[in-house]
Amino acid sequence: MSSYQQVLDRAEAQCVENGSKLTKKRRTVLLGLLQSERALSAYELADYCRDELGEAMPSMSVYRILEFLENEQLVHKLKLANRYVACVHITCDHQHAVPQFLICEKCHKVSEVDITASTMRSIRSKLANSGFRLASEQLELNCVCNDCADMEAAV
Amino acid sequence: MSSYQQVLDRAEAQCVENGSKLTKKRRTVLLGLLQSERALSAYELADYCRDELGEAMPSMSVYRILEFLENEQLVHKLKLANRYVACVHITCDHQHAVPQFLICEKCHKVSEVDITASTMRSIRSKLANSGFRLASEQLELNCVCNDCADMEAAV
DNA sequence: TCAAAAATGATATGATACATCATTCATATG
DNA sequence: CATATGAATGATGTATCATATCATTTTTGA
Repeated sequence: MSSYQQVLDRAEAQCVENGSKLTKKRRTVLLGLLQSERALSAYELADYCRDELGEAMPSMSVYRILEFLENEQLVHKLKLANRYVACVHITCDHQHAVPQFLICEKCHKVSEVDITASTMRSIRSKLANSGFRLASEQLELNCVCNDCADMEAAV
Repeated sequence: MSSYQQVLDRAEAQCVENGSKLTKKRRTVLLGLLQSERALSAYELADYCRDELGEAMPSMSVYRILEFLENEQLVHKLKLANRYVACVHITCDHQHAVPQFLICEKCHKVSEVDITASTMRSIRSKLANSGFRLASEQLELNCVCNDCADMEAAV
């Protein structure tokens, strides 16, 4: 497991390749999302950057930066939770596979796994004559993590 | 295809069975959702009821009524779109299967299909040792309908 | 050096959602 | 029938996610 700084350096290199720039603010936002290890809303992320990383910035900037990072495929937007997560594949060399997100609806913990070919096949076959096509390959599953499920049970 | 009135009567009977009541307001909200044939936000639905059905009501009531209808399984909430749809199975006798929603992210048209056993199997196998469990069986897929896709292409 | 473009800041507002308290309506029981 | 009780609805306020728009700063290239 490489340090966050290494991850950021790698992300920066990737941006340069694409002809874009990972500015200081953008680095901060990405670092916040990496460190938090959760799906955060833009406002939560702004708070995190201010409180934990000592760099305040308006929420509007956070939204803009998240959009940038999404285009660079460094961040994923989870529509199911209205939150954002750092892509776990930033450090990988290989082209990343279709992501499938397991999202805890209680605490917003997220696990990003690769979708299996068999799952995609099943889904595609259902879509074939439906009049719909997938807007994105990204699959989001409404889950509860074991911790939250246990907490629930304890009450 | 039965008329909406028949669907509402059937829904009412179902409520009575469950010891609850489908009041006039609740009927109106459900009718609005049925007639619109789209996924509507609570506010859009309030507007629809006022403009098309001549029965105004505060958005707060719409939210409460939607929650009621959801509990009665007459309505589904789509977290992916922050919208609500009438359940297509209201008129069926058989217990309804696990629903899979195809949601157009442009126009919010929705198709409710049954999930295949093979799809559920694939998904469950991925979840097995993930530390997550499904919060609901309901699967939501981020789609674009052919109409919107064609419109896009035309531009 | 300075104009153009890119990035960020500041402000306002829209949209979804819900908490809370007030009021009205339905219903059962004396 | 009267009325007390609980269910349903109305009214108001606010939290949260998101974006539009214009101003300012920073970077970059001619």
